[in-house]
Amino acid sequence: MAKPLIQLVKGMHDILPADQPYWQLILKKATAILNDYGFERIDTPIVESSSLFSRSVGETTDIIEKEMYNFKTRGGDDISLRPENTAGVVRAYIEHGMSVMPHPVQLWYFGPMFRHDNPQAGRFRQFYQLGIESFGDDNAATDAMLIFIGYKLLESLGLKNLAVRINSIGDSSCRPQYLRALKDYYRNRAKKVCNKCKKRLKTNLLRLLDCEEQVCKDIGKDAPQTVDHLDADCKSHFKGVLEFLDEVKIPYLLDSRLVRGLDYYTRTVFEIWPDEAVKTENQESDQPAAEVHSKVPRWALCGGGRYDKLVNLLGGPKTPATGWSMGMERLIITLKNQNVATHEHHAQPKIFIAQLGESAKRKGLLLFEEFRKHGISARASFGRDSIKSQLRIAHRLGIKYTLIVGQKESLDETVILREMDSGVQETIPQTKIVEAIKQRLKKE
RNA sequence: GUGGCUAUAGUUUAGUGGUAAAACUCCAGGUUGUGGACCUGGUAUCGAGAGUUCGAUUCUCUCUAGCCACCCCA
Repeated sequence: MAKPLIQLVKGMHDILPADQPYWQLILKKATAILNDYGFERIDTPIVESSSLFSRSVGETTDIIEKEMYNFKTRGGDDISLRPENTAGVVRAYIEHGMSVMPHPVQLWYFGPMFRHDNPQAGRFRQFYQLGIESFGDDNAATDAMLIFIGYKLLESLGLKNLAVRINSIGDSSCRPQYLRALKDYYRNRAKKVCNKCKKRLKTNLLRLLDCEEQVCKDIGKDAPQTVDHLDADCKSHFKGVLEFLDEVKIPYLLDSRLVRGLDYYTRTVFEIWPDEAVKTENQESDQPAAEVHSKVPRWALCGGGRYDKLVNLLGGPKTPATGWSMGMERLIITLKNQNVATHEHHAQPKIFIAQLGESAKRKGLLLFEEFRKHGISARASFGRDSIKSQLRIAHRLGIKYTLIVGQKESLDETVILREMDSGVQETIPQTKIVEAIKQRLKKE
């Protein structure tokens, strides 16, 4: 067979049957948990106006500046493939007047997102996110509850030792002051930081905090922390979130360097990591890092936070909100790394219908449907004509009973019932075959 | 977007300047209507295109994709 000349577009991937059990497992657990917590599913389009994303995610973020799939329609509209889905859900919330519904309005979504980034393991240009959003509740308990739900969902999938990293980045009333303090701090240290950070000083101050260079880490050790510059409201809110987390026994790690790359976040930001990754990051630098790193996923499974200004920013009423999203592909890789079993094997087909000759083939087709009506899943291979190869297939499928319909049986209106393990055969009238099989299956 | 490594049957891997090997898988067959073992055979325009050459899968270039690092993120 010639190799197809067309291969996958860069960064795209197929989800093959072998992987489907993981997807099903995640969706099944998520649906159950989210339903229990009162979240309802929403599906928004993959395509939205480009301005929706630039206004929400932020004009100067990497996602918008470098990673958006945007293009012009024939009609001249500027549209984009969604790089994330909070913006779309907020748009829908506003557009369908959900602000008049009883609050909180709790929604969840699942679907493909698109970012024109360079692909690597666990990073695709089309990738799936499962996420939740809660509108209309600014209480710290809500932040904690969402984190709790994310944590429990991951835990229910069989993941062990998850680590929540959490921080508060304040809001528009206290963040400017913080940024000023940060700038002051770095002013007389600007020459010492790495070259990349020199750029960041001008473009993206917050990002200085999570630079991986050792010099920058050292310098950043004493840098002002967001938490210390929160105003009274933000501070008590953050304190509240942590207290709730303590209460429900979710372990967390205060991470003053966690800032996240989307502009719309206010106050609480958090990520949930598989524990090995966090450990690796926190280890002292005297170990052969390269080797450890190569085996360990180094990304968050779940990330999110509060975004109290976004609904209003996009033209809706002032509505506090919070949410998170999970990367499905990364989650599945982690599940595989941790050897989580899916337990979602296919129902084993019970019977195989083998036929010989045209008229028998027609009979076989009818039998197939007859069994299906009775809830019995059958297999057949109508493309194979020799009894030999059909039995071979039946055997390979691990089937217990094979029904053989040949010329003779077709005329006699009978069927040979062969029990595969013993090889014992019996001829049974076609009218009674379903009943005969049913009885045998019942005995098991 | 930048840099490094890689690209041979469905899969995992050999190998060579004269059109390719193995294992597993898959398909067919091993006579007259019966599986599992075993045996035989089949399946690769050696990622795509161009160049050098008498001749390239093997050398060179371009492209594409994958992996990794940077960057960023889910």
